[in-house]
Amino acid sequence: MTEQEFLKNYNSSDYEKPSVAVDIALFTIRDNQLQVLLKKRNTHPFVNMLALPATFVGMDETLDECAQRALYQKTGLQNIYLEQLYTWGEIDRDPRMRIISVSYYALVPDSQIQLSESEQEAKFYPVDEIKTLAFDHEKIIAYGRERIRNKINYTDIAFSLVPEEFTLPQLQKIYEILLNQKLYKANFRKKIADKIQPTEKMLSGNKHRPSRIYKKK
Amino acid sequence: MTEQEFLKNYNSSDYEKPSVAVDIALFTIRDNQLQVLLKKRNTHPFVNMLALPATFVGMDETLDECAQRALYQKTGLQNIYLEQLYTWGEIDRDPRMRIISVSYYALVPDSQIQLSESEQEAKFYPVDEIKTLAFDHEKIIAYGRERIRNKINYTDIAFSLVPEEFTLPQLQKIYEILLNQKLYKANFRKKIADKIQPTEKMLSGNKHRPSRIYKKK
DNA sequence: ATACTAAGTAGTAATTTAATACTAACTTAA
DNA sequence: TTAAGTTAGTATTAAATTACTACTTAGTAT
Repeated sequence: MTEQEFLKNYNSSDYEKPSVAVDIALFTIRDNQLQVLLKKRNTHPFVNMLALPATFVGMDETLDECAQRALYQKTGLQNIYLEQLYTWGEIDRDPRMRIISVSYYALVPDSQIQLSESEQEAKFYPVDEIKTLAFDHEKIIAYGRERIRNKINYTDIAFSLVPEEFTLPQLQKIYEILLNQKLYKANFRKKIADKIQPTEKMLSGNKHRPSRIYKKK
Repeated sequence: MTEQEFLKNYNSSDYEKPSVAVDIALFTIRDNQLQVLLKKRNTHPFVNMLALPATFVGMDETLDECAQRALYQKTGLQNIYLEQLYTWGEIDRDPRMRIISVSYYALVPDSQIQLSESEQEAKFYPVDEIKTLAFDHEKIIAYGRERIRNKINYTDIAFSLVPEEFTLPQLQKIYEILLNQKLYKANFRKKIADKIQPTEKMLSGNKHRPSRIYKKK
């Protein structure tokens, strides 16, 4: 049998298949807290409960494309940090049917968020104050938070949570919130020194010495 | 509409679905090299090329269960370190049809490997010597290797690659191979001191001073 | 016995992290 | 207009970790 013949005879609908969905945990830091985007469900199952934005995977899109599409449709956001997290395959995680969920997490600076009218239902909630969510979405958020906490030490993902121009106290605060610990100012600055470049601008207006504004190198 | 009614009316076969498979990268360290289990394919597509062990996900098993089953069926191994790696969703990664692959990686001590007759076709190949593989399996292996390299620094996964009883030179060699760098003996020992416990046994037979045998604490 | 080899330990220099304290530059209120 | 309050930013030092060298130890081989 040649490869041609083989492929022609292959019938992919011979076996029952699970559905595949993408769930997205969009994180930001607002009011000095890690927050995540949630929306109240208006259909069964878990009607009226908060859930992560989600969508089914189309046959004509990759998983990354699907995640980007979902994020864009639900928030209007494009070109923000987006990374696959974990794939959840418990049999009864959705009471309708077998759904395998590929979860993603995304990071966006608070300043960049502009939810339009139609997206008003979706809101950010402080991760620490979240109680029960639909499906296994609490686990997804916890897993995402853990991933961020690990990756912040050996990648630049923290910069995805500040605007293009930022001060060092702002950046340090991001690290402190994600790591959940206080850092030493001088040491922090030494550590990130090679990743940033100063601008001529200063941020004043507070009742204390203004801080210099930096950009990512 | 109540939840009961909703679920009854819900028809999950309304939409076309991708297939979902699990691919497994089983790593070991043999001959001072990181090696991975591969098997020559005997069907289309990619016939006669080397590929990772894989299986389709059954409707009655979770992803983790599926991975465990695949591993057991292909190698007879049970109760070894197994962790989900990444889910691959390129549209044309399989020419037969849309297949989403949830990849796992597993770690086993070389000493524990006993491939039976029927599994003879599957063999370990040094990761550094692998050329072209079927599907996107090279990417999976590279991703797995990277995950291990990161996780070895903040978890105990290295112990999954040595037998229950091991010497410190053996353990250090595992770290050096995975990190691809030489480590300092004294420092290494300080670092892992709280994770190990000495036994009374020594490993001799080499033409030099014998080394003490340790266990994981 | 002596040489050879890797195991294991000691010690020290260099670097990083922990901690404290200071000076600088703004706002506010006396 | 001056002093107090506040945070920005720098300096300094102690403690801990990592980098590196060198030694002692306990086997095997000749």
